[in-house]
Amino acid sequence: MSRTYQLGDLQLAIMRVLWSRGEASASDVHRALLEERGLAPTTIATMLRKMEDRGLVAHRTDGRKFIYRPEVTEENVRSSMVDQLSERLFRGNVAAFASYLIAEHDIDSEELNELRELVAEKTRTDPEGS
Amino acid sequence: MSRTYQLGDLQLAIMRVLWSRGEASASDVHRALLEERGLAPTTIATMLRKMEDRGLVAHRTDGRKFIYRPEVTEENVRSSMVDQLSERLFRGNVAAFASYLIAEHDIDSEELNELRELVAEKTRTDPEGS
DNA sequence: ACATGAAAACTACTCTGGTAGTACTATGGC
DNA sequence: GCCATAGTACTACCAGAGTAGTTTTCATGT
Repeated sequence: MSRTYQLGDLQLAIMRVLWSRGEASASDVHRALLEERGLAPTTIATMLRKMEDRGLVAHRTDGRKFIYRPEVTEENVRSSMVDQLSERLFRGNVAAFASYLIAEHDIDSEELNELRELVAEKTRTDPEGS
Repeated sequence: MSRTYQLGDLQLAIMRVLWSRGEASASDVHRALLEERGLAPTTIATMLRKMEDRGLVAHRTDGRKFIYRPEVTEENVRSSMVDQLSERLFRGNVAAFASYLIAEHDIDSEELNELRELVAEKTRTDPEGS
Protein backbone atom coordinates (compact mmCIF):
# COMPACT_ATOMS: atom_id res chain seq x y z
CA MET A 1 0.00 0.00 0.00
CA SER A 2 0.92 3.65 0.12
CA ARG A 3 1.65 3.85 -3.55
CA THR A 4 2.83 7.08 -4.98
CA TYR A 5 -0.04 9.45 -5.49
CA GLN A 6 0.30 12.35 -7.83
CA LEU A 7 -2.87 14.36 -7.90
CA GLY A 8 -3.59 17.28 -10.13
CA ASP A 9 -5.23 20.47 -9.06
CA LEU A 10 -8.80 19.45 -9.65
CA GLN A 11 -8.27 16.09 -8.04
CA LEU A 12 -6.92 17.75 -4.94
CA ALA A 13 -9.84 20.13 -4.84
CA ILE A 14 -12.20 17.18 -5.03
CA MET A 15 -10.31 15.28 -2.35
CA ARG A 16 -10.43 18.29 -0.08
CA VAL A 17 -14.20 18.32 -0.34
CA LEU A 18 -14.33 14.64 0.50
CA TRP A 19 -11.83 14.91 3.31
CA SER A 20 -13.73 17.73 4.93
CA ARG A 21 -17.14 16.09 4.61
CA GLY A 22 -16.32 12.45 4.99
CA GLU A 23 -18.48 11.64 2.02
CA ALA A 24 -20.38 13.44 -0.69
CA SER A 25 -22.29 12.81 -3.88
CA ALA A 26 -20.98 13.97 -7.22
CA SER A 27 -23.39 16.88 -7.20
CA ASP A 28 -22.38 17.83 -3.67
CA VAL A 29 -18.82 18.06 -4.89
CA HIS A 30 -19.92 19.94 -7.95
CA ARG A 31 -21.82 22.46 -5.86
CA ALA A 32 -18.88 22.85 -3.49
CA LEU A 33 -16.50 23.66 -6.33
CA LEU A 34 -18.86 25.59 -8.57
CA GLU A 35 -17.96 28.95 -7.14
CA GLU A 36 -14.21 28.67 -7.52
CA ARG A 37 -14.12 26.68 -10.74
CA GLY A 38 -17.39 26.79 -12.61
CA LEU A 39 -17.04 23.33 -14.08
CA ALA A 40 -19.77 21.20 -15.64
CA PRO A 41 -21.30 18.59 -13.36
CA THR A 42 -20.22 15.88 -15.77
CA THR A 43 -16.63 16.97 -15.40
CA ILE A 44 -16.75 16.31 -11.69
CA ALA A 45 -18.54 13.01 -12.20
CA THR A 46 -16.00 11.91 -14.77
CA MET A 47 -13.09 12.84 -12.53
CA LEU A 48 -14.65 10.95 -9.65
CA ARG A 49 -15.01 7.85 -11.77
CA LYS A 50 -11.42 8.09 -12.96
CA MET A 51 -10.27 8.63 -9.41
CA GLU A 52 -12.20 5.58 -8.32
CA ASP A 53 -10.37 3.54 -10.97
CA ARG A 54 -7.13 4.63 -9.39
CA GLY A 55 -8.28 3.79 -5.89
CA LEU A 56 -8.32 7.35 -4.61
CA VAL A 57 -12.00 7.26 -3.75
CA ALA A 58 -14.75 4.66 -3.43
CA HIS A 59 -18.51 4.91 -3.49
CA ARG A 60 -21.66 3.40 -2.10
CA THR A 61 -25.06 3.93 -3.60
CA ASP A 62 -27.93 5.73 -1.95
CA GLY A 63 -30.95 5.26 -4.16
CA ARG A 64 -29.61 6.31 -7.53
CA LYS A 65 -26.92 8.53 -6.11
CA PHE A 66 -23.31 7.63 -5.74
CA ILE A 67 -21.91 8.71 -2.44
CA TYR A 68 -18.15 8.99 -2.69
CA ARG A 69 -15.68 8.79 0.13
CA PRO A 70 -11.91 9.18 0.21
CA GLU A 71 -9.88 5.98 0.13
CA VAL A 72 -6.60 7.73 0.88
CA THR A 73 -5.88 10.12 3.69
CA GLU A 74 -4.73 13.65 3.33
CA GLU A 75 -1.53 12.54 5.03
CA ASN A 76 -0.91 9.84 2.41
CA VAL A 77 -1.29 12.28 -0.41
CA ARG A 78 0.62 15.05 1.25
CA SER A 79 3.64 12.97 2.04
CA SER A 80 3.55 11.22 -1.27
CA MET A 81 3.55 14.46 -3.20
CA VAL A 82 6.01 16.25 -0.98
CA ASP A 83 8.44 13.35 -1.01
CA GLN A 84 8.20 13.14 -4.74
CA LEU A 85 9.05 16.81 -5.15
CA SER A 86 11.76 16.61 -2.54
CA GLU A 87 13.26 13.74 -4.47
CA ARG A 88 13.02 15.52 -7.77
CA LEU A 89 14.29 18.91 -6.73
CA PHE A 90 16.52 18.24 -3.76
CA ARG A 91 17.48 14.63 -4.32
CA GLY A 92 15.68 13.73 -1.12
CA ASN A 93 17.50 16.22 1.03
CA VAL A 94 14.61 17.38 3.19
CA ALA A 95 16.68 19.83 5.18
CA ALA A 96 17.73 21.58 1.98
CA PHE A 97 14.11 21.72 0.97
CA ALA A 98 13.08 23.24 4.29
CA SER A 99 15.96 25.70 4.13
CA TYR A 100 14.90 26.78 0.74
CA LEU A 101 11.35 27.39 1.87
CA ILE A 102 12.42 29.40 4.86
CA ALA A 103 15.14 31.35 3.15
CA GLU A 104 13.24 32.31 0.04
CA HIS A 105 9.83 33.16 1.41
CA ASP A 106 8.28 35.65 3.74
CA ILE A 107 7.33 34.11 7.03
CA ASP A 108 5.86 36.16 9.81
CA SER A 109 7.47 36.30 13.21
CA GLU A 110 4.88 34.18 14.91
CA GLU A 111 5.48 31.40 12.42
CA LEU A 112 9.21 31.84 12.85
CA ASN A 113 8.74 31.29 16.55
CA GLU A 114 6.87 28.12 15.86
CA LEU A 115 9.57 26.93 13.54
CA ARG A 116 12.25 27.71 16.08
CA GLU A 117 10.32 25.73 18.65
CA LEU A 118 9.88 22.85 16.26
CA VAL A 119 13.58 22.71 15.45
CA ALA A 120 14.44 22.86 19.13
CA GLU A 121 11.99 20.06 19.85
CA LYS A 122 13.37 17.99 17.04
CA THR A 123 16.92 18.52 18.28
CA ARG A 124 15.95 17.39 21.75
CA THR A 125 14.19 14.22 20.70
CA ASP A 126 16.77 13.19 18.16
CA PRO A 127 20.12 14.10 19.68
CA GLU A 128 22.11 11.75 17.46
CA GLY A 129 20.64 12.81 14.19
CA SER A 130 19.30 10.03 12.03
CA MET B 1 8.23 36.05 -17.88
CA SER B 2 8.57 33.59 -15.05
CA ARG B 3 5.66 31.48 -16.17
CA THR B 4 4.77 28.47 -14.19
CA TYR B 5 7.02 25.57 -14.96
CA GLN B 6 6.00 22.06 -14.18
CA LEU B 7 8.70 19.64 -15.16
CA GLY B 8 8.50 15.90 -15.02
CA ASP B 9 11.18 13.64 -13.76
CA LEU B 10 13.03 13.15 -16.99
CA GLN B 11 12.82 16.81 -17.83
CA LEU B 12 14.38 17.70 -14.52
CA ALA B 13 17.12 15.16 -15.02
CA ILE B 14 17.88 16.71 -18.39
CA MET B 15 17.82 20.22 -16.98
CA ARG B 16 20.23 19.18 -14.25
CA VAL B 17 22.70 18.04 -16.86
CA LEU B 18 22.36 21.32 -18.70
CA TRP B 19 22.55 23.40 -15.56
CA SER B 20 25.70 21.70 -14.44
CA ARG B 21 27.44 21.87 -17.80
CA GLY B 22 26.14 25.12 -19.19
CA GLU B 23 25.45 23.44 -22.48
CA ALA B 24 25.46 19.99 -23.97
CA SER B 25 24.49 18.12 -27.09
CA ALA B 26 21.67 15.62 -27.13
CA SER B 27 24.14 12.78 -27.02
CA ASP B 28 26.05 14.36 -24.15
CA VAL B 29 22.80 14.39 -22.22
CA HIS B 30 22.05 10.87 -23.30
CA ARG B 31 25.41 9.65 -22.11
CA ALA B 32 25.05 11.49 -18.83
CA LEU B 33 21.72 9.83 -18.11
CA LEU B 34 22.41 6.43 -19.62
CA GLU B 35 23.61 4.93 -16.40
CA GLU B 36 20.65 5.85 -14.25
CA ARG B 37 17.92 5.56 -16.86
CA GLY B 38 19.00 3.56 -19.86
CA LEU B 39 16.85 5.45 -22.33
CA ALA B 40 17.14 5.46 -26.09
CA PRO B 41 19.03 8.41 -27.58
CA THR B 42 15.94 9.37 -29.53
CA THR B 43 13.98 9.67 -26.33
CA ILE B 44 16.36 12.30 -25.06
CA ALA B 45 16.39 14.08 -28.38
CA THR B 46 12.61 14.09 -28.53
CA MET B 47 12.32 15.43 -25.01
CA LEU B 48 14.82 18.15 -25.78
CA ARG B 49 12.81 19.21 -28.81
CA LYS B 50 9.59 19.27 -26.81
CA MET B 51 11.31 21.23 -24.10
CA GLU B 52 12.56 23.70 -26.64
CA ASP B 53 8.98 24.21 -27.83
CA ARG B 54 8.07 25.14 -24.30
CA GLY B 55 10.98 27.53 -23.93
CA LEU B 56 12.82 25.52 -21.29
CA VAL B 57 15.94 25.13 -23.41
CA ALA B 58 17.37 26.59 -26.62
CA HIS B 59 19.99 25.35 -28.98
CA ARG B 60 22.69 26.47 -31.35
CA THR B 61 24.21 24.26 -34.00
CA ASP B 62 27.77 23.10 -34.11
CA GLY B 63 28.21 21.33 -37.41
CA ARG B 64 25.78 18.44 -37.27
CA LYS B 65 25.17 18.76 -33.59
CA PHE B 66 22.60 20.68 -31.64
CA ILE B 67 24.10 22.18 -28.56
CA TYR B 68 21.39 22.80 -26.01
CA ARG B 69 21.50 25.26 -23.17
CA PRO B 70 19.02 26.00 -20.39
CA GLU B 71 16.69 28.94 -20.93
CA VAL B 72 15.38 28.89 -17.38
CA THR B 73 17.39 28.88 -14.22
CA GLU B 74 17.30 26.24 -11.57
CA GLU B 75 15.91 28.92 -9.29
CA ASN B 76 13.01 29.64 -11.64
CA VAL B 77 12.05 26.02 -11.82
CA ARG B 78 12.58 25.31 -8.17
CA SER B 79 10.46 28.19 -6.96
CA SER B 80 7.84 27.61 -9.58
CA MET B 81 7.40 23.98 -8.63
CA VAL B 82 7.66 24.50 -4.91
CA ASP B 83 5.21 27.37 -4.95
CA GLN B 84 2.80 25.35 -6.98
CA LEU B 85 2.90 22.50 -4.51
CA SER B 86 2.76 24.83 -1.56
CA GLU B 87 -0.34 26.37 -3.09
CA ARG B 88 -1.94 23.04 -3.78
CA LEU B 89 -1.21 21.31 -0.51
CA PHE B 90 -0.86 24.10 2.00
CA ARG B 91 -2.86 26.85 0.33
CA GLY B 92 0.31 28.91 0.13
CA ASN B 93 1.19 28.65 3.79
CA VAL B 94 4.95 28.23 3.47
CA ALA B 95 5.55 27.97 7.20
CA ALA B 96 3.11 25.08 7.42
CA PHE B 97 4.93 23.45 4.56
CA ALA B 98 8.29 23.86 6.26
CA SER B 99 6.88 22.61 9.55
CA TYR B 100 5.55 19.55 7.85
CA LEU B 101 8.92 18.79 6.31
CA ILE B 102 10.77 19.19 9.55
CA ALA B 103 8.25 17.41 11.72
CA GLU B 104 7.67 14.41 9.52
CA HIS B 105 11.16 13.61 8.32
CA ASP B 106 14.48 12.58 9.74
CA ILE B 107 16.97 15.38 9.74
CA ASP B 108 20.41 14.97 11.20
CA SER B 109 21.68 17.22 13.93
CA GLU B 110 24.05 19.16 11.75
CA GLU B 111 21.22 20.06 9.46
CA LEU B 112 19.08 20.95 12.44
CA ASN B 113 21.79 23.35 13.53
CA GLU B 114 21.74 24.95 10.15
CA LEU B 115 18.01 25.28 10.24
CA ARG B 116 18.14 26.81 13.70
CA GLU B 117 20.68 29.31 12.46
CA LEU B 118 18.59 30.09 9.41
CA VAL B 119 15.48 30.71 11.48
CA ALA B 120 17.44 32.91 13.85
CA GLU B 121 18.86 34.85 10.95
CA LYS B 122 15.46 35.26 9.42
CA THR B 123 14.04 36.48 12.71
CA ARG B 124 16.77 39.07 13.03
CA THR B 125 16.43 40.49 9.54
CA ASP B 126 12.65 40.55 9.57
CA PRO B 127 11.70 41.62 13.07
CA GLU B 128 8.20 42.78 12.09
CA GLY B 129 7.17 39.66 10.24
CA SER B 130 5.90 40.16 6.72
C1' DA C 1 -49.50 5.58 -17.64
C1' DC C 2 -46.49 9.03 -18.74
C1' DA C 3 -43.62 13.05 -18.81
C1' DT C 4 -40.02 15.26 -16.29
C1' DG C 5 -35.83 15.70 -14.51
C1' DA C 6 -31.77 14.16 -12.08
C1' DA C 7 -28.15 11.12 -12.00
C1' DA C 8 -24.92 7.89 -13.99
C1' DA C 9 -22.76 5.74 -18.11
C1' DC C 10 -20.54 6.27 -22.20
C1' DT C 11 -17.85 8.63 -25.40
C1' DA C 12 -14.76 11.87 -26.99
C1' DC C 13 -11.30 15.31 -27.37
C1' DT C 14 -7.01 18.13 -25.90
C1' DC C 15 -2.48 18.48 -23.65
C1' DT C 16 1.66 16.99 -21.63
C1' DG C 17 5.16 13.66 -20.23
C1' DG C 18 7.46 9.72 -21.48
C1' DT C 19 9.18 6.47 -24.76
C1' DA C 20 10.93 4.94 -29.05
C1' DG C 21 11.05 3.26 -34.07
C1' DT C 22 11.93 4.79 -38.69
C1' DA C 23 13.46 7.88 -42.09
C1' DC C 24 16.48 11.20 -43.71
C1' DT C 25 21.02 13.56 -44.12
C1' DA C 26 25.53 15.16 -43.81
C1' DT C 27 30.43 14.05 -42.62
C1' DG C 28 34.49 11.58 -42.36
C1' DG C 29 37.06 7.43 -43.68
C1' DC C 30 38.78 4.93 -47.30
C1' DG D 1 33.06 8.77 -55.22
C1' DC D 2 30.70 5.92 -51.78
C1' DC D 3 29.37 4.07 -47.54
C1' DA D 4 29.06 3.69 -42.51
C1' DT D 5 27.89 6.27 -38.85
C1' DA D 6 26.15 9.81 -36.04
C1' DG D 7 22.82 12.84 -35.45
C1' DT D 8 18.31 15.17 -36.26
C1' DA D 9 13.34 15.04 -37.94
C1' DC D 10 9.14 12.89 -38.15
C1' DT D 11 5.73 9.96 -36.52
C1' DA D 12 3.44 7.27 -33.27
C1' DC D 13 1.83 5.37 -29.13
C1' DC D 14 0.51 5.12 -24.09
C1' DA D 15 -1.12 7.11 -19.78
C1' DG D 16 -3.14 10.53 -17.00
C1' DA D 17 -5.36 15.11 -16.15
C1' DG D 18 -8.90 17.98 -17.49
C1' DT D 19 -13.11 19.08 -19.80
C1' DA D 20 -17.67 18.22 -21.41
C1' DG D 21 -21.53 16.52 -24.67
C1' DT D 22 -24.82 12.71 -25.43
C1' DT D 23 -27.37 8.82 -24.05
C1' DT D 24 -29.62 5.97 -20.88
C1' DT D 25 -32.08 4.98 -16.80
C1' DC D 26 -35.15 5.36 -13.26
C1' DA D 27 -37.92 7.42 -9.46
C1' DT D 28 -41.68 10.37 -8.96
C1' DG D 29 -45.43 13.70 -9.37
C1' DT D 30 -49.68 14.33 -11.88
